[in-house]
Amino acid sequence: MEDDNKVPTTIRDVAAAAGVSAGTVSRVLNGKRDVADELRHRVLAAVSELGYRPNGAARSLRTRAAMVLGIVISDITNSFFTAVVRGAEDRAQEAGYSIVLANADEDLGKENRYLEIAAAEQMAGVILSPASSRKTTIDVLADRGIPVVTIDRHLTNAPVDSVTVNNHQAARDATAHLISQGCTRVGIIAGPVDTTTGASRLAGYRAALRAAGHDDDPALTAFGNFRTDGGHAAAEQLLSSPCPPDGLLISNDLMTIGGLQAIAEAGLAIPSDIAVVGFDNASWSTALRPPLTVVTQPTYEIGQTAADLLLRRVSGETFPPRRVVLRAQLIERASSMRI
Amino acid sequence: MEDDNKVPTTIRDVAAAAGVSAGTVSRVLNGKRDVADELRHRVLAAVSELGYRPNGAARSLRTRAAMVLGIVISDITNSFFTAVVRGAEDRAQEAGYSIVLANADEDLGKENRYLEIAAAEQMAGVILSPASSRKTTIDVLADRGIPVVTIDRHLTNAPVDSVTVNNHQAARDATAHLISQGCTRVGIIAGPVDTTTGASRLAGYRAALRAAGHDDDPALTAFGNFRTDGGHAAAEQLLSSPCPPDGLLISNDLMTIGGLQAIAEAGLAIPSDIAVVGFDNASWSTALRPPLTVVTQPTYEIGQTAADLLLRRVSGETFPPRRVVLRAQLIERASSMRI
DNA sequence: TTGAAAGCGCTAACAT
DNA sequence: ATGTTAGCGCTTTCAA
Repeated sequence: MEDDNKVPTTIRDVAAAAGVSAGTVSRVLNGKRDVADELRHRVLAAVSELGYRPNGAARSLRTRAAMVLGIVISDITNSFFTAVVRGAEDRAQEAGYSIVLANADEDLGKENRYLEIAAAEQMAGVILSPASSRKTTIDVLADRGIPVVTIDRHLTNAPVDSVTVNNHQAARDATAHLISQGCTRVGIIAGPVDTTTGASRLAGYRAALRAAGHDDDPALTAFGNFRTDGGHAAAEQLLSSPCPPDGLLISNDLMTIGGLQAIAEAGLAIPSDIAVVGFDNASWSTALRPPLTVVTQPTYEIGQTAADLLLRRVSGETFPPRRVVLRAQLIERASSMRI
Repeated sequence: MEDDNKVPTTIRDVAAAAGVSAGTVSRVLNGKRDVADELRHRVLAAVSELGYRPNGAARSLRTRAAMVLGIVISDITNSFFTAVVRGAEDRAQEAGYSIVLANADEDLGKENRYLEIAAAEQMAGVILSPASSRKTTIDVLADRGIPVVTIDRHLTNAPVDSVTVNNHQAARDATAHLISQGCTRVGIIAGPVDTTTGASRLAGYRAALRAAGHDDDPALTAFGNFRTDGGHAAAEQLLSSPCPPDGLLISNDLMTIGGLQAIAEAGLAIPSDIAVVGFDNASWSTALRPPLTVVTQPTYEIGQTAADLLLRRVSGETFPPRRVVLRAQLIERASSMRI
């Protein structure tokens, strides 16, 4: 019944079974019209009869591009990125492309490795959240004409499409909100400055401070690595200052977890001792007590937009590098409400 | 300087540049000894000179297997799975394999689609967390001789390796813990019963109830889809019962978020009104107030073990299907401590 | 409209 | 030890 077939059926098997040539089978399968209905049906019948699946490697070898889009994200445990993936997936599927992910882990070496794999596997295009804003690593794709769209962050020196949010404005709004709630010493746990995201959130924070006439006390800024442990360490540093913050902006969700941890360990109450605003509207934000005020990003839309742009490039469209900036928004919840 | 090269260099280019044959280049690149040092150096020089990268499609076509392992997970937003991926990645890299992920989204159709892609792309092996314990969908891999290891859940009818945890025991322990804390009506938000995970956590819960002489009140069991919304709905259902639970076991982390949400909306206090134990030691577990008692799983180790098993199969080893069961453990925190 | 044939870039079997 | 050759399975001219 079930044959122990380790030798997959090829297009020639199908051709033989349908009594046509391999070329005709290929034409049918690729939706080229100019095939007689009669033959088309015989082919389709043979395909399902034999359970034929085209060999992706052979097809890629021939067409020089797999029907696959790669997404290289910088941290798979970060819910922001995983949410983005959803949006990109849906769009890609509509266009007949599949998506594979790779986790670069905020590590330039791994990122580079995955980009090389994307090149070697001849993926049609790549969505990337670069670990650093430096350009170097995407050359391997550019050299092969594989289009890239960056998300969340952009590459300062490379003319590639990007989809980001207005981080500066959002951080500014969030900081202003904390000030309006009566915080007089607003601190920030910033992300790595060599990511555009980290840098512009910090800049937005500073802008708000200046606008409110606060002076920028270096003791109120600490840097983390966008990960939980980094957030914890940064918060500890801020809280141990002789004159600790009474309001805190944390630059991403993972660091927020670490930061909240440190605040709890210090025995501080939120928001009375310290008001907190986080980035990324993680699913657990509302499960916290008090619920967390956050800057939310349109993650699904970011993914969709990135996939759109990429698919247009993939299909050969050319246009000047596009920098799409979507809108991040403050959601006020109890963790920052002091009045 | 930078040439606008859309035509990647091939092995023949390298061969020509090094003054050797393509075969020799191949031998050098694949670490076959039996190549004179002299030639080897010339080849290596030419490779880096030309920036040559082998074409993965061509190699896969020829060798009938890509140096790529696939991981098809059932929900990319679930931190349990993303943590597992880390373990698998590290192991795979050591062995020279790359890992690509796909998100099946607890959807049998998507899962099937990705398995077909894995087959079409001739991945060397696949790690899968099946959406259902039914077998059907992996045939496409088995037919091509591509080994599969399941994680978190196993396939009831397929003889494939699996790496799971002792869910039954863990759920039993967790339930017993709630009972020992004075809960007299312990409820459960169970996962889908057609996943082995969902089924055995429910069974463990019931076993603990029986052991304690509690009767199994159907009003204390609600089912969710392993996702946030499902957890929310299930909790609402339980809490609206005329005689609601005073202790609750929730079968995974995403549903826990929804459940906590519903509990908060109902104005109930944890643990005094209702004690809560969740599954999966998500990073935010300790950021909650009160911190969440959880059943933690050795996620990294699960990933490592699965990759180990898979790599052994990939390299041709044969052995009877192995079912590795690792140990899940209760971590007692304040959310369940009533005495 | 269809078939035949060439060839994508690589590896492996066969010569030498 | 190295070069030569023959495909892997597919798509795409080119003829007919």
